[in-house]
Amino acid sequence: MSARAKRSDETAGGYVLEDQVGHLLRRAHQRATAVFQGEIGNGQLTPMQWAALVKLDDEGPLSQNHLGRLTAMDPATIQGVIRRLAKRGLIERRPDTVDRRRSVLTLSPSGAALVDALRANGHRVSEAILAPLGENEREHALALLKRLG
Amino acid sequence: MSARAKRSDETAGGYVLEDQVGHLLRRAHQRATAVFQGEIGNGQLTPMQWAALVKLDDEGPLSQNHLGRLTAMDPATIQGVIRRLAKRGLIERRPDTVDRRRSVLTLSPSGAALVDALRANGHRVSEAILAPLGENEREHALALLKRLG
DNA sequence: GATAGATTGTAGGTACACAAACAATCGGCA
DNA sequence: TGCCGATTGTTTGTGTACCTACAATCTATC
Repeated sequence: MSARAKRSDETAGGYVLEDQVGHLLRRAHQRATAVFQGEIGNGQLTPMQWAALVKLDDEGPLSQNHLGRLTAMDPATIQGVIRRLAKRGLIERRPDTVDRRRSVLTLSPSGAALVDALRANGHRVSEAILAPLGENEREHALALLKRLG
Repeated sequence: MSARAKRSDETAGGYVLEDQVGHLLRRAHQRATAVFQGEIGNGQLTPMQWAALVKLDDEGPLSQNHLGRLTAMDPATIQGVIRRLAKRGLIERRPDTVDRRRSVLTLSPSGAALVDALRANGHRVSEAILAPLGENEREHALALLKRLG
């Protein structure tokens, strides 16, 4: 079937970009990060940086790769995130006394203070992202997304 | 409230990273692109490159920014996608005779052939991404995602 | 027609995201 | 004890993704 033929019957069972899950997920994710930028501390943090800081606050000291697994970032990605956070003094790295491959990550005092100050904003971000949905639909949407992830 | 206090009551209305829409959208999107890599032509194309090629096939010749809007990429992003596709000979660029700011994009013969050959794979990718959901849930999930995007 | 405002494409900079390859180190098992 | 496989963290390379700024060009209005 030629490209030109396809243009005429694309509505009849064809492959329409706007109806593909991948495309919809990408657009929803785009909007989610845009909302985040606007709501969390005036763009001081990216979503990934926020995720790393929150997890470190919740779980306590962790190795870099371990933190990466908890936040769904691969080793190469978490490395850059941590490097930038450490350069800004929000995270501290200490060599692990037991396992000399690892360095242990902890929040610095200013990092911990920042997480405390912005937790509430985190809730507001999630609400703003879900704003297009009604109360009942939100739980359902979260449940479906968990199964897609 | 201190970081340490939060760790104890995080289950009671706290901010849990794994339950935030943004995080779930990111993870679902990650999985979607991973499925795409595996199913579409052995990693010859990225999801964005595929989106650009399909749209160009469906809509016919378009300017770069226009194609970007149809595929939800900003001008700086679509620029790089087009540059790489043109370098591989899948897309051709001709100056617009009417508006000298624009260049008109078209699929090359090999680009059109590639789209034709991979359309069916596109359907398979979407099905694989939606595989964790039952038949009834898929339509619902797509509808919810459209409203979140 | 001149000119202010919008649009098109490009460029530089920062930040994910992942594959592949690597050195250092650890752990289990012969 | 000695070694093999796994893990930790880094680097390089490619590809999004968006911001800002910019020159060229179009359009609307005066």
